[in-house]
Amino acid sequence: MKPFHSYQNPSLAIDLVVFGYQQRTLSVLLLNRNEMPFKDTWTLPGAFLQMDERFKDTCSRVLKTKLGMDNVYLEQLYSFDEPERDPRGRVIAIAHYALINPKNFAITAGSMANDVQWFDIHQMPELGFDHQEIFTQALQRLRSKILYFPVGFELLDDLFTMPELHELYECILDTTIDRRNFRRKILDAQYIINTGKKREGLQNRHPDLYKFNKKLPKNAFQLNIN
Amino acid sequence: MKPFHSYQNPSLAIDLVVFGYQQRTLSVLLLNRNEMPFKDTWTLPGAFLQMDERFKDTCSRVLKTKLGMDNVYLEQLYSFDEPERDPRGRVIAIAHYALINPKNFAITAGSMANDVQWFDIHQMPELGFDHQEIFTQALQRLRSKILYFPVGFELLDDLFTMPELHELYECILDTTIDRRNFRRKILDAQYIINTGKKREGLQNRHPDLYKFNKKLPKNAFQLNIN
DNA sequence: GCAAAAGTGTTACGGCTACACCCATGG
DNA sequence: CCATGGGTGTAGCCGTAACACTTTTGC
Repeated sequence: MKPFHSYQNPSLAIDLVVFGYQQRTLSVLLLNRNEMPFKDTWTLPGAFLQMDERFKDTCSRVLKTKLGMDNVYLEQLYSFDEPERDPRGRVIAIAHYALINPKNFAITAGSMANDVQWFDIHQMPELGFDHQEIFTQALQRLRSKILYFPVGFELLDDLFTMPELHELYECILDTTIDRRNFRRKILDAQYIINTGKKREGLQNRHPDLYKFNKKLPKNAFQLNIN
Repeated sequence: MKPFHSYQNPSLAIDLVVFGYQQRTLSVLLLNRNEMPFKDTWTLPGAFLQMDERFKDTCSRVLKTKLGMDNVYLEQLYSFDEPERDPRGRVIAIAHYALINPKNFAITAGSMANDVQWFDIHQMPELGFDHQEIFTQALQRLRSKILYFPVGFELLDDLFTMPELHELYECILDTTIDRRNFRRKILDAQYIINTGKKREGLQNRHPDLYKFNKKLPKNAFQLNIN
């Protein structure tokens, strides 16, 4: 058998589109690079794959060491192969996206305050590398997936109200959805379970608190928007 | 700047799920390996990515040199990172699938007759590496994509009849679809254009010949099956 | 003129959209 | 008791599934 790894191989980078939801806004976590290339430019967080790592391991390493996050919803997105996408040389990027609840991870304080930051998806800066394209694909994927699969609960607290879930969907899909029709569809799909508890301390009627139904039924769920 | 490619990187393989449609059967092209590992075992065709190649270049190279095919519909599928997936060492596979019309490429004759062969997707042999998983995902992707996107025309001749298209869909989705409802949906979606010509030489009524509408309208097409 | 298959039309049901109404809470 | 927002119900429309009928061809 040939000396297998003596060939020259491209480097393998894992790039991460980390989505967070807070203050009724869908945001993405960006990192301001402090070295060349693209020094002082906002980019997606990422790292090179080590020989003993699976993709998810690299993702976890980035999330843990650079962002202090743990136990995160991850999905592989797409791989990017443009030869000139990295000026340092040939780098293949395996893009993933993550969904997290920012409340669980305080990014805003600490030593990284300056170079790690949430950006409203409507107010993104210019990104280095081909990260704009990666981000666009990630958002597209999230938007289409949420129409037929119970993704999105990872962005909320364990307990959430129907209006909160409703607003999340509107925010991600960037549209308005009829409150009552949304409720019925979500309930029919049995994605969520009413806990009987109520959210207290609001000005008006206290809405029911729901939790995600982990044993999700395979009822076809299809959310149609106008 | 660091010596960038001095790190050890995994090898990058491109694996191909080549779908073909013939004799009312959806088939996959498999290759009988003539070297270790998995010698004399059926596998998906593939090759290692060269430093100057994009994914599609590698795909084309495999399709051209190993299979004599050219100008083929290709789509990136998913990347597989299991560290033990290749006994020779760490190999990441970027899987793609291709749709071709076998009529355009005579595989059955020639020097490769013995080690390249079409297999009915219902009668597949055991596959080497993790290729069974890759194949399964490819089939799944094809099946879900055909429900909302005009993929599949690549499997047919340039001119085809409505019953032929109908049968292709039934074959890919492995179900029955009402002939008349199918026709209406496809026509409404404007995926195809009636050429006015007819298929001659049949026993019964001569069906109209259609061609694929290349400037596909973005009407949402959704084929629902029971 | 008969069998087989392709083209065309229709009806009736179900699901969704687009609504209105009632209920709970704080001030 | 009023404003605000959350919970519940419903009517009417539209799309489509499930059909029947007519037309064309070969023998």
